[in-house]
Amino acid sequence: MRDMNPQTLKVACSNCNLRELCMPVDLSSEELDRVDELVAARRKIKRGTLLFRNGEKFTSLYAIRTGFFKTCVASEDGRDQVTGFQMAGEIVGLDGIVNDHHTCDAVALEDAEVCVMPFDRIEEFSREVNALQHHIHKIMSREIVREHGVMLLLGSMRAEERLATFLLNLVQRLHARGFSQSELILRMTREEIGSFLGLKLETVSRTFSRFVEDGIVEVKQRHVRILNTSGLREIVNPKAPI
Amino acid sequence: MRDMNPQTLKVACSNCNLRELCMPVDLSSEELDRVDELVAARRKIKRGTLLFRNGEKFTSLYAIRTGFFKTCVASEDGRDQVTGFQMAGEIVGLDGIVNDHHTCDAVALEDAEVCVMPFDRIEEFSREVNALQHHIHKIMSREIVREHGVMLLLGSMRAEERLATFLLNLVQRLHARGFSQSELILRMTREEIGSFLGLKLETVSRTFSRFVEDGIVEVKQRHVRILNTSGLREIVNPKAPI
DNA sequence: CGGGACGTTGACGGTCGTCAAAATTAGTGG
DNA sequence: CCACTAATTTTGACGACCGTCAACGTCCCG
Repeated sequence: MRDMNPQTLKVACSNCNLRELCMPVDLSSEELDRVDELVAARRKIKRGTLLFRNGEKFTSLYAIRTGFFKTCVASEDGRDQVTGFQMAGEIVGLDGIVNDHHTCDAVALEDAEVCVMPFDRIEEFSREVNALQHHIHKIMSREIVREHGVMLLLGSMRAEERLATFLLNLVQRLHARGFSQSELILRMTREEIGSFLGLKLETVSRTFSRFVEDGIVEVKQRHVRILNTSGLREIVNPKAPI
Repeated sequence: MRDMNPQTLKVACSNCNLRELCMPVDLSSEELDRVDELVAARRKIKRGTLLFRNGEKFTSLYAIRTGFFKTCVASEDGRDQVTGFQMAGEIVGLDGIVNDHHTCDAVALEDAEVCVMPFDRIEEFSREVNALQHHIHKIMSREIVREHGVMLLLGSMRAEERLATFLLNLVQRLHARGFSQSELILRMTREEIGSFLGLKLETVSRTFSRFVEDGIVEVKQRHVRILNTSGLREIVNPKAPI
């Protein structure tokens, strides 16, 4: 029987409701015990503060328990680019492995809590638990594939398609976490959306307004209700049958 | 003493002049022997043909020995986006890990040869050779960081900056392989460059012409000579001191 | 209640896409 | 090896989309 002390219970993956999002499934109970030891600590991040920053020494990956993050890279002349938004169950920090230093900032867009998983421990346990090893590979591959999608968006889509794609992606990920399929609260500003989508904030705002005119969404500040999902899908992919 | 038969010599990483590009350094000779077994086969790819295609079952990673590839993803409505160009010593196929199927095409832009490394074998050996394990993690992390750079380019740069960045990146990678710092042959069409950079082929062509007018490069079809590297750098990063 | 951050909207201009035609090159088959 | 066709590249004219600049409105928090 595993430790049922409520204090330690709190930090166990085995009892975490996000487990199927960040951990491999089909672990034996011995493997689960091992995986529980991956998390060295929990860390709370206040809204607006950094989980890690560009240039910082890389030590750990972070599994998001609660809250919402953006990651962004900066060019030498000050421009910056949001490379992604991350929510509960997702892993951040993979950028740091290659050079032992982080190459982007991770900023909490709302108060957040993360599980700190020292990377040397991850590598150690990966050698023992095959499922964990493969899981780590999948997480990294998934990030590569996700970025391919962003490149497609940035390289070939117009403003409306970008924003529609963005909304559909957000709501789909939220739905996978038990939230509504049609309603969401944006945790980021128009400027941050624009930076991610390769648009200026005015264009994001105007495009939202156009969607509202067309009756596709309702927008009240950061609260968005999707009225016509297939309408959004058609914007993304005009040729496809509805 | 390792096998010196010329036939088997050919497929040994330990004797490959690209080893420091695709394999970890500082391996013991036993580890090197192990790593030699990673490569199940060599495969020749004719120019214009596919190493793997979107939807195909994922089995292996491929280390490029000779030749030049592009990888591209397609949206549902037929548009496609070049996600990268790969040359000798680089690894392709990482996209396939997450879903056991490839999600992009890898096309040879010139006759090529790759080392086929079955992924289950990579995972097996990674558990035994720590340096290999870490190396695989670094390769994937490097790809993630590279894509961050592409997102910055696509999200915030103008046509001249994109093309200048592209040329500097290409020539730098070629130089790391012993080629000239100032001369290169483009293996891809203007359209493929444009797809990668989020531009139309006419814009790529026009931007090349502008660089030529400004005396920054010489262009004769696919042969490019960089006359003024710091001029190119300044286009990318106008505020920096030369 | 007031100030600052955030969001919206309008007018205008620039960058790049679109369409078209011509030039150059590459590839193919006789 | 050459002729012929297809593919690629260049250049021009024009227009659309989105960026820029500006003003105003709204919300939130101290």
